[in-house]
Amino acid sequence: MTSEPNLLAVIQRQLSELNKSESKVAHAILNAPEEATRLSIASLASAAGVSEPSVNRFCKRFGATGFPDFKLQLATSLASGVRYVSRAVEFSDDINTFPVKLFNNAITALMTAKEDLPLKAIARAVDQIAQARRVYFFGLGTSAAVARDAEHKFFRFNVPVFTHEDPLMQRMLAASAGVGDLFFFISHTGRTKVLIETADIVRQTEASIVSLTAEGSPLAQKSHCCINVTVEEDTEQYLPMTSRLVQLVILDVLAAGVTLRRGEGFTPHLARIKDSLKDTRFPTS
Amino acid sequence: MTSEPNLLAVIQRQLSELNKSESKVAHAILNAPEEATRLSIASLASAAGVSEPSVNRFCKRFGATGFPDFKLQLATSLASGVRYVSRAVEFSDDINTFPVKLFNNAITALMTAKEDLPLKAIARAVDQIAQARRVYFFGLGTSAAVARDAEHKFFRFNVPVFTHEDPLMQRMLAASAGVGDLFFFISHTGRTKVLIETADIVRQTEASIVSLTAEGSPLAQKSHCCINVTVEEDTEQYLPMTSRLVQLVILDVLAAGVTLRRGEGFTPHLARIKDSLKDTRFPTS
DNA sequence: CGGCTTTTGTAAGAATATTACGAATAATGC
DNA sequence: GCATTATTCGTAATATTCTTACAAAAGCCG
Repeated sequence: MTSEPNLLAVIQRQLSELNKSESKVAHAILNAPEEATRLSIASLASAAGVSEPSVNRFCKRFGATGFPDFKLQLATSLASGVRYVSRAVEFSDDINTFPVKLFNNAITALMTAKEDLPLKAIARAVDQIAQARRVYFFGLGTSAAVARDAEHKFFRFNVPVFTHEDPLMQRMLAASAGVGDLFFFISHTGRTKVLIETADIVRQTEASIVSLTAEGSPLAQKSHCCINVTVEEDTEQYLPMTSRLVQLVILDVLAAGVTLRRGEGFTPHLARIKDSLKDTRFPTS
Repeated sequence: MTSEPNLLAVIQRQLSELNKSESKVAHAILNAPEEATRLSIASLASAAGVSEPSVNRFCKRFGATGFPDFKLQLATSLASGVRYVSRAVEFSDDINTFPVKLFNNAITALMTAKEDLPLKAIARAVDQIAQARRVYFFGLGTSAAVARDAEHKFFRFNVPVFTHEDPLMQRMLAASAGVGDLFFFISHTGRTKVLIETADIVRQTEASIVSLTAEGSPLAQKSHCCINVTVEEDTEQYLPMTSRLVQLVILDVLAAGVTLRRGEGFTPHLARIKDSLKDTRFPTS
């Protein structure tokens, strides 16, 4: 499965290097991609104003074995949700375009992350969490919200979980750590100074560090176990959006892992927690 | 574009109602879906141990106009990333299966939401946020983390933003609201009593209510503008996972909307905020 | 067991895609 | 500016793939 990012983008990019009839075909396809997947070679040829073999040659030029194969690839790359060649939101966008773009970005980020999950690290992290006496989730900025989310998930496992957004609190807790304590750091960049300083403090104790951050970053280097999330995101220009989504799903994965670890006997406990919320809600009509 | 969720799932579901040769074809396809998209009708027929017309009839039974059309649909639904028929994590799952399942669930949730975005409500919400004098993001439980995330996003727009997880604080702030205040409620169910009571309090003031919640829920009914997120999720049995992802992306959409609204002249302001963080990080090597 | 319906395969036919080849066009050299 | 060559393109034949019509087989009920 050669994961050519997006056939349409490839065509778009090579547009200038195509000869006359090939470029006619290219335009016909770019104008109505989804329709092209349904057309026969004859229909597409006439729509583009060229002959059938020209269409066939076009397909082969782009790596397909023939027209049917090309249609298949086209359909696949359309379905991947990454329809739009340009991913970034621009000021010319309107309500009909930018929401879809953002959703597509989020979807591709998750799909990319899915392809390359650090399963070993995840398994190890599940181990550590399942055995920990206490777990601290620390993040700053956007990652603080992720940490908060993690807290809401993990407290259900009978493990005392703590979150603090205040760096000073984080430091003090780090300093008073001991055996069985687990510090779970969340950071997109892995370069936030105060967070790394806190990690340094933890390293002087018997506690262990798991982090969800960028590969090879200073924070990653200080961790006993690091779950790498490599989401390429233009953080310089835009706000981090997709990376935190990936982080959240990874935390879901960890939570599920701990649940599985606890075994089926644990479900009643989870059910009890659920039930405790029942009276806080209006019943469904 | 009839968004049939997933062809494989449909086949799986109808498996028991198929006759002998149809079920042979079904199994052949379910065993090797991606290969089936590349096979000719003759190859698939022999792989399944049936005749070509049987395969053809099978295709028509599932809504395709013929075999090529079927292959197209199959390719499309495979590309959507939702390869696995069973969505729920089971106790028999191991590290190789459940992370992928969870990612797939997240991806489909976003894709489904994308298909049916309430653009009008989003546009209205952007209007309201852009004009508001103050914005309060209120949520409880998991949604509190989402609210926190929203706070981190929206403060950049020079609009005073507030989040509080404490229901009592939420009530008091609601009571002291006035013209130009905007209360943004986030709730998966839309049925949380304390949150709805707070909404009631807001309604007695001049402030307005925007909510991100389930369609038709009590909370939705009390809102001036409601962004419906219909994520079908078994909240009774599992923790809400996918719904909050959709909520987060919707908030990204709103943030992007406000940015576009502010116009290009606003980018320097955003850049300044970015820059302010520079010294908190270790430089990239 | 015999008539009925349903299911399935055979074989012919239609549609579709591919290849080979030659004509047209453009490019290069003199 | 003309001849030569290379590239591009379309026609037509061929091969492949799909669909349909029909009949045989299998299952069902009296």
